[in-house]
Amino acid sequence: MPAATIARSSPSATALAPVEVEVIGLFVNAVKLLGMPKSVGEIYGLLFIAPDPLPLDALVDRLNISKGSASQGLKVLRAFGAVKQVYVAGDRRDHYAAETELKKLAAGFVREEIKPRLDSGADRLERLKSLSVSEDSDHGDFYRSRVSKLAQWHARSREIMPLLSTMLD
Amino acid sequence: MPAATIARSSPSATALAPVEVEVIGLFVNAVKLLGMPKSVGEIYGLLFIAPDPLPLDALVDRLNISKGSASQGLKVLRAFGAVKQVYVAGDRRDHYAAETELKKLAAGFVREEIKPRLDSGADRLERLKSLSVSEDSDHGDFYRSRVSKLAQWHARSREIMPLLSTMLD
DNA sequence: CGGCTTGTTCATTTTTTCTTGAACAAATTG
DNA sequence: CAATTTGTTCAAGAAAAAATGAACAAGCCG
Repeated sequence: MPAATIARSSPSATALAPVEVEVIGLFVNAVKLLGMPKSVGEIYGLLFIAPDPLPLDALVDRLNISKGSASQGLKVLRAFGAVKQVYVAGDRRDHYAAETELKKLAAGFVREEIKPRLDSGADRLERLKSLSVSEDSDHGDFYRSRVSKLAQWHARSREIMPLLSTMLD
Repeated sequence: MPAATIARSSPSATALAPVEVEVIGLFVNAVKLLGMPKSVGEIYGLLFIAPDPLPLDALVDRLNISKGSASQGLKVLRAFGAVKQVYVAGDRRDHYAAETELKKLAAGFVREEIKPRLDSGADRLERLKSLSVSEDSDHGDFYRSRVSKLAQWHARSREIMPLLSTMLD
């Protein structure tokens, strides 16, 4: 083991500038509201404020996160379409730039997070309908009214998604 | 250690009916998407499908959750206006019923979760603007363009909130 | 008042989620 | 093709979030 055991932000990393820190903090916050891990916010934040596309190493170095986190974070961001893969001549590494069209980001979120939930909700609703039609207890009618309310909500939610996209133009 | 260590759903509790289980499951799901604890979904779910207002004990018994969880869960739901306190004659206990107007639920969520975040985002944006105007590095112009994009996003988000309420009528 | 019921709070424990780091695969280069 | 670089995966550890349960407050009833 070498004499100096403490290795704060890795040797060659440039510390984050105040503007960067602030932007990253903002995205960490936002991303938490959306139920995603901090690291995803950090990565997107740094890319957002970076004038040029960055390779994975840069994220690891500058954010002080593990290669694993960076890789997984980018995976998520790619799935959302929140990040563009940019070719950089003479460099074997993948470089990433933030997608900054709000509409695209929202669409990605809807596609990856909301849509699947609504779909599984639809399944559940079907099951509920079956259960409730054959419910002949005292509360049968009440149950059916509740289930129909759920169906209403579900339909309304589906309607709203496309409207959101429209509004974000 | 006593002979029988396993004590499933407390003695006097009526087991959940299939319809109840299904509805609760649905809300647990929904509530997780909104970043809230499972217990909140369970409580709301049970209240939603309950023909009559329920007291805290009923939640504890039927959902098999602790009194603490039930109390805290109700606290959250009250804050959101997702639950109505109902007076029941001759019963000292507070009884709760689910608020089922989608619009009110959405309004509560916006008020409690989204609005505060947007407000704190506004503060952060102010700080960012200060930082970026006095940024005279090579990237000064780029930074400023990014910050102005953030301001755009922020403004747009604020605009959308009221529209959401309108749509949920 | 004194005991009982109802509900809240909060330190602790449990569970869940995130991060790490090391092993691996794949591609590239000399 | 061996060595190196780049990136992914996943088991294990760390951190964060949620649930528990016991202590406590506040009201009520006899």
